[in-house]
Amino acid sequence: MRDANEFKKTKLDQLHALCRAKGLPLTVQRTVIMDALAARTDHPTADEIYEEVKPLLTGVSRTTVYRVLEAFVAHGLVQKIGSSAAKAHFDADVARHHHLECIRCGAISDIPHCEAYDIPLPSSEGNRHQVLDYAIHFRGVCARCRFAGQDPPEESA
Amino acid sequence: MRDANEFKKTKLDQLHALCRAKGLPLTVQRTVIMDALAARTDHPTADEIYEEVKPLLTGVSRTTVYRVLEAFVAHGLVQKIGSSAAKAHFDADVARHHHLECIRCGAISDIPHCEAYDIPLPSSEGNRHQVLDYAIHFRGVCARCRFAGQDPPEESA
DNA sequence: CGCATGCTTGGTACATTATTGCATTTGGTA
DNA sequence: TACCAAATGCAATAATGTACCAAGCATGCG
Repeated sequence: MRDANEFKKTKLDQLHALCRAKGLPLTVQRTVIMDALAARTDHPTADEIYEEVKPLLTGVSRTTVYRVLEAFVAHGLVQKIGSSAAKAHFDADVARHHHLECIRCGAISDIPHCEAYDIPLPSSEGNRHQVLDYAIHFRGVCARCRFAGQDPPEESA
Repeated sequence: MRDANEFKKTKLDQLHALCRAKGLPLTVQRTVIMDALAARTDHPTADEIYEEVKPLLTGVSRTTVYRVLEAFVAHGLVQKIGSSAAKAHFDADVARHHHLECIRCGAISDIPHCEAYDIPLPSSEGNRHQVLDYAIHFRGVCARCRFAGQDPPEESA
């Protein structure tokens, strides 16, 4: 289990370094939004982050949250995760790791790493697409939902 | 490579069987939408399907396309795929298989099956989440984009 | 074959999520 | 402190998805 405070500090440092390197202003908004995102182990949507930082950044606009998160993604500080619900989720952890999407509540949680998930990347040889990275998208029932109700029906292929 | 016509026929038969079994009306809309989706190897959004069936189903409403696709998903005839863009993509192939999302154009394409991608499903033992299935989400450059422009920069971990 | 029934459809309105344009403010630097 | 570039806030707009209800159609029965 990674240390939450250390991780957050690392991300804030990265943000700081990035702004320095590219001559971008290190605004309060960017700091607080990164802080909020890095503190979470779930993978919030832009609006969820907005709700979270609203009390901390009085008068912050939803647009800014969307824009800042997109900027983080563009600079590789944060990754955007797709889910079957039509919303973008954000993840401050850009290292290769895998996710579980709950079929009940739609929440996305991290799956602890396991060597069995290390698969070879398809090579770019030949004349096809080029693969750069991958993430495994598990589908199932999250711990919270599993113990909140009865077990789900067996998968019927 | 699966035979396109045969696959389409199978899906239409499945639709037919499902409606029979559940006493649901087999409407032209459902037939044409399934036909359109099963004919495609890419993974269109609801609106893309809507554009495609509009000429075939004069007067069809966007609502119906969304509703029918959701119904297919609910009955397990079709799966919904998430992408980092905030839109739902639909796939008539519900067997376990993997996808490539193009970082240039956002298109989602199938990745041919490979045994190396067969990973063990995390067991439900212990007191955690329960995993039912998985799909590998590859990230890279699709064949079309790769040969339309210069190669992408190397991944900087 | 024609009718009754229930589910589906079309259409509008609405909700949610995300993006754009522009005036103002702020962070960074000298 | 003052300047400048970039970010922010705000409002409007786009894109995507959902709810509601009257009208239509598929299915099954007489």
